[in-house]
Amino acid sequence: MAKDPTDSYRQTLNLPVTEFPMKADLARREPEMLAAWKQSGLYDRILAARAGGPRFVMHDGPPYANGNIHYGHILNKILKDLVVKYRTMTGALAVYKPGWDTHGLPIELQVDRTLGDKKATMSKLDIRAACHAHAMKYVDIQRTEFQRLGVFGTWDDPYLTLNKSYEAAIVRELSKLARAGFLYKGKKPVHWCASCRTALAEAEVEHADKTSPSIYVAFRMKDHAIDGVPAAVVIWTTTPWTLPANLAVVLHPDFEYVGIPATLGGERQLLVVARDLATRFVAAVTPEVRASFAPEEQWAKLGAPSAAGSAASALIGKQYTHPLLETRAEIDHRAWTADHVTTEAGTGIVHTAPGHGADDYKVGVQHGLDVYAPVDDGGKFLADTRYAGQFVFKANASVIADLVAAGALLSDPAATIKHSYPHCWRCKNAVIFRATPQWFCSMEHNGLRGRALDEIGRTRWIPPWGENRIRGMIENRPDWCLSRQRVWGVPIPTFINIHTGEALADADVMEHIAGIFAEHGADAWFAREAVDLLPPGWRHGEFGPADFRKDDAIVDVWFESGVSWAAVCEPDPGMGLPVDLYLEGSDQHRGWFHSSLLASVAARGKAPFKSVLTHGFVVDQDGNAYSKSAIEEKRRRGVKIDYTAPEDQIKKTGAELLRMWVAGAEFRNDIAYSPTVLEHLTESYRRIRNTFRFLLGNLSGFDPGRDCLPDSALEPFDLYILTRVRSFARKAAAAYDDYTFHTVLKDVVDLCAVDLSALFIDVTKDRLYCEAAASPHRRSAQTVTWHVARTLATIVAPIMVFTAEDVWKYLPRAAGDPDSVHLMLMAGIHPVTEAETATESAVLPRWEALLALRAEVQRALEPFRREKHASLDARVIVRPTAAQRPLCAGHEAMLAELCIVSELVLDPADAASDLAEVRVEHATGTRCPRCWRWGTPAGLAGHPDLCGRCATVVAQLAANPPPSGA
RNA sequence: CCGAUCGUAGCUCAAGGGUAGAGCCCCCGCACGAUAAGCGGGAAAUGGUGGUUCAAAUCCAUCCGGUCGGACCA
Repeated sequence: MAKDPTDSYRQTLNLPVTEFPMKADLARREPEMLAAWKQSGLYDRILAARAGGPRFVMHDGPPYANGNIHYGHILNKILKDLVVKYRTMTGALAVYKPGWDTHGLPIELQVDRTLGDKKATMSKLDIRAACHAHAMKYVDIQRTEFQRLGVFGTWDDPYLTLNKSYEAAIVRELSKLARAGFLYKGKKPVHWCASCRTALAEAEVEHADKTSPSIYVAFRMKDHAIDGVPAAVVIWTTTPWTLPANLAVVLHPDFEYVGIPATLGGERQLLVVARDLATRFVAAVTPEVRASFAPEEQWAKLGAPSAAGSAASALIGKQYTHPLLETRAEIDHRAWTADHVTTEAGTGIVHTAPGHGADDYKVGVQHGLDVYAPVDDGGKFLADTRYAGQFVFKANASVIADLVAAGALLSDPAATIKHSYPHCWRCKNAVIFRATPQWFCSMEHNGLRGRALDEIGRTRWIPPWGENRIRGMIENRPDWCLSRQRVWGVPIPTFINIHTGEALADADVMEHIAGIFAEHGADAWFAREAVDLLPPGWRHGEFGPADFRKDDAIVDVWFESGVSWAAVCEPDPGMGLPVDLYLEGSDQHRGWFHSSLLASVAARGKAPFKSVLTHGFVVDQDGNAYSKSAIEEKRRRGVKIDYTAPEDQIKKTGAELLRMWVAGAEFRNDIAYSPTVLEHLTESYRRIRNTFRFLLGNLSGFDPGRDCLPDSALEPFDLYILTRVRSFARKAAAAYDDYTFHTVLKDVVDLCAVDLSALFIDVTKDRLYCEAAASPHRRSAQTVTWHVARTLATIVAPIMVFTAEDVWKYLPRAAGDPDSVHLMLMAGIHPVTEAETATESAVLPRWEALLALRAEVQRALEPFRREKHASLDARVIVRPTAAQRPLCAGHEAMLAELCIVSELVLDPADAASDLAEVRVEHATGTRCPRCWRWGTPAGLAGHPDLCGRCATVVAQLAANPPPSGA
């Protein structure tokens, strides 16, 4: 190996020896380590070792069991694992029980697509079985992929929302809501396909062009005149059939409105429209109507409804007369304001039918309007209405005719518009918005909203702005619609009286059914009739089980995952409530955090969590979305992207780098992922690994029990490094505690590169290699080397699970040390002691000053080195600053070692500037062929050029040759 | 469009009114004894525009760009 074959002294040195491989070979070795951990029952041993410790519960938010994992999953799971592994290494019992969300529409849709036409011939139970199989397939796939990341947990016993016990828990929580009076039956508009006679989800709706009527209608204000002229608000609609269900009109609070004087049916009126849409309105009305309009100069400026005292504001809350009034004469029609009004089209005044539109519904809820939808499952008007029996789209013509007759239509009755309109994905017919009966959880009952807000205030939100985000959502959200008209889920066990039509949501009945589900699963609901589900002998007033039929709604899957604290944590002796931490992406403010909070406050009066941590989303190098759908979207558009699926990436480079990617990112923001990021991480990884390798190499034959020196016996420089590392460890542990993992990894890399590789290792090489193996000088360096390696291994263990374990295998262990680093306590978790503080304040400032001097020497050495000299060939003359001089005087030899030069002398004069002044000369004397330092040879027989130190070592070796192979 | 949030070297992160710091990447030198390593040196940044201030990456306004939410959909 030595380039100079005459370098026979190489054999006399203590060069590094270790089996710790330089090449990580992670892709191959990680699976082996995972298998070994499994073999040795490591996770169970960890739990056993921590059984008596304090508990820390990080409750897993269940991913949806559909599809392979993507980088967002990786981010989330690894973050959770970092928390759990760190807590475990503080001595806490931190059980990680992974879960999956297994019900819901996406799976049902996926199965639908697979089944195709076969679905029509299948029973609900058969469809559910297919959904079950689909979900379990992806649970298994994802479980394998998550475990491959080195995440520790109860993978053999996860929680699944389709477990019988979980399904029972869902119903039990529903019963609590029913018992406490939160449940009520209301109506809400949904997409409805009249030909399929079913509700549709957004995902089942496709948009296509449709030709619809386009009509402008005047609604006369009741008893309200502006400047003495009766006012009428003008609306525009493409669904005349919804006009019979009109219960309000809304204006935008900030738009400016105008009143156009007109004469209609011989009567003077002021037609109110938004100023910016007036021109288009005028162009749209019939020539006769237009002819009656006053010229623009005479239009009345009404201002904005939000402007106090404006004529427009005077309209708000006032009644108007419905032109088709006679059917619903008792209804109070008024004008309101709402933000969803636009200037895209229409008049700036929106016809509002709460039973036939989402925005309309919101307005209705706000103003206490009926959710009126006089249309049946087949899309025909109900019997007791004016258009009874007419199909809605057919009824358009009748409505228009009646409007003409009432003199309310301002535009051409035959006018149409071609626009994008929702259609059923199956039958391709146009769909309608129609209110149907649904179960709701009231936000106001028992002060739920207010109490949820109180609990938000008692929770720690990380980062803090999460509190505002969820607070705003809880403040504004409407009642929670709990029911879904689907098959793949848990039924809301309610019944309908076949005689009276009354809906029955009985808490005792629900608990009875929870018992059935606990034994047979929710399938029992679909397999049995009402009489077999209701308790035997049960009576409800004069009615018994035979008088009821099952209601057919299932529960919103958000409610399912939202009661995981009840289904999973509460009954588990290793967990309990409230849990310490929920940790999910920031979208879950509206999702799981939200539903868990509401369900728990409603049923238990308090939040299920003490703290909630959120992370951002994975984006690509340019900051654009990196979700699966975003990538597919780009592919569709033909954008070139180099995307490596996580499983392929792991096959190529292993999971460790992905763990470092997660740990190194500031996850409160969005997190960039790209192959480049991973490549750069490879460099950091190599630096850390090689640092470990060097440390381990110099611990060959080191027995900590025998060879460790106490702090007091350490070389001052070694004590400095040890102090630095101890301080680093405390900072790192504190960073883990504060969930700022990225500073841990950055500090580790800095420590390896700056303090260890470029400083400690470089400086101590002479002592480690050249001194006698057991000399105190060498043992001092080794003691610190051992402490440093050990400290660093525990600090990086939560992040670099594989590499830390690899290091641990080769690191000399102290008596009582466990066989896995993951059973260790982390360095730096204990509060700082007085002795440490004293050492630090004595040691650190002194050495920081000396290192500044070292930097000056190295800068001065640079030209010398460029002349192809090694730094050991130099003799430097230093003029320290006045402040540095007391630290240096009398320590020239130590400074020479620190600067890795053969000789360092102090100039009696002080430096003139703030920096030390350094002169470099070639060292004098002879170069010791063993340690390469220049000086005076000792003149040992047979070794004429050796320096004094090396002569002694070589002589000793000659007298006491080490056992071969040592 | 609305709400929230983020923009610091090529990359990942620091500084939270007072000279913008690291590490990696890159360039230049060295490289024997950490060698698919290592050492030294160097170049390189506050998204734009206004404002407050003696002083702004930091506070305010506005614009630009990104992300999440506003989907009964997880």
